[in-house]
Amino acid sequence: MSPKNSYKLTVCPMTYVLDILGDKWTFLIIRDMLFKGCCRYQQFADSDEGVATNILASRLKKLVQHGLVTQCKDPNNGRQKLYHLTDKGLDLIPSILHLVKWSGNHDPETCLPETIQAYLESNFDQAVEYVRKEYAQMCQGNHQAAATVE
Amino acid sequence: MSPKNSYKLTVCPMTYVLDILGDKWTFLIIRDMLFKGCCRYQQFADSDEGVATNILASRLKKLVQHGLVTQCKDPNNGRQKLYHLTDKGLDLIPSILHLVKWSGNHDPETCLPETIQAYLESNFDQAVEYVRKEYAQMCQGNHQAAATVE
DNA sequence: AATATTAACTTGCATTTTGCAAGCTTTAAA
DNA sequence: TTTAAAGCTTGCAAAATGCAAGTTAATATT
Repeated sequence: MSPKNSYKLTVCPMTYVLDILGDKWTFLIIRDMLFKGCCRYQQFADSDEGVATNILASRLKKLVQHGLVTQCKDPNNGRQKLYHLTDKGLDLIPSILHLVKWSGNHDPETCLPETIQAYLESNFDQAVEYVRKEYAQMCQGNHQAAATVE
Repeated sequence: MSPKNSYKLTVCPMTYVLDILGDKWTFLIIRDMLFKGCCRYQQFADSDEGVATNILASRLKKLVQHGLVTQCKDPNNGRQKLYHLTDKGLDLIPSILHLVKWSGNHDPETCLPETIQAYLESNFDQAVEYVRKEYAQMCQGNHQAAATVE
């Protein structure tokens, strides 16, 4: 296709993503899942930024409704629930890593280590794959104990 | 560096970007600049999504304060102002194109043409460069008439 | 030179969303 | 059988948003 067409992106393509992610907290929830391994309500609630519990509940609900996140019972502990990213949610990794990279480049007080910055700069696609795989392993871990018990 | 470290991204790197972009309208303003060539207040105000004028004013101000956008007088028309993306703002192109791509992949009612979707899928970096160059040309155009007149 | 018009905001006010604290419900441990 | 933990829900004050109307400064018109 001619590159000319690639410039004809207009209105629609962003309204969908912004209806879902167009606020601070939704993004932070997904980041906490990916990078901090959060998968329980209380873990999100204890996050550094301090989400209000009602906002947290409504955002998790929205993410589940839109298919970015699934909710299931923790097989190890019936009074806990586990939240995990679906493939749809995982497909946001590149966007999020680019935003992290941008912050690293432009935030005068960034706390992103230079090694990671350099890694994102030179091996972006590899970083995406790495995060994806680490997350998959982590999710397995969340269910493994139960399997061992049975 | 070891990939292990790349997983240690924690809290900070996203709070900066989300403090600036953590709302629907800011993103849409930048998108309108990049893809629809908007550079005047009224053009943003007339945008399909319908920003309230006070919100628009506050968001443009914020973008200028954070250095993503510059404001200058239109050399052709002294009662108009021109808003343009800085390098810092342009560095968001990859993030935005990934979000567009995500929308194209996951919005059941997407209006993103398949050709563009495919282009983003196979030539992402090229698409980023293309958008960047088109934008630079367009900005030149905004000032050119004045140069011709003088 | 005086008046009208255009573009970019600003302001006031009603509505909506957020944030905080407290309470409720279900599950499991003691 | 009571106690506690985890995941929410509810009520209310504070902040952000959206809409309509007004203000200001730079042209264009008469």
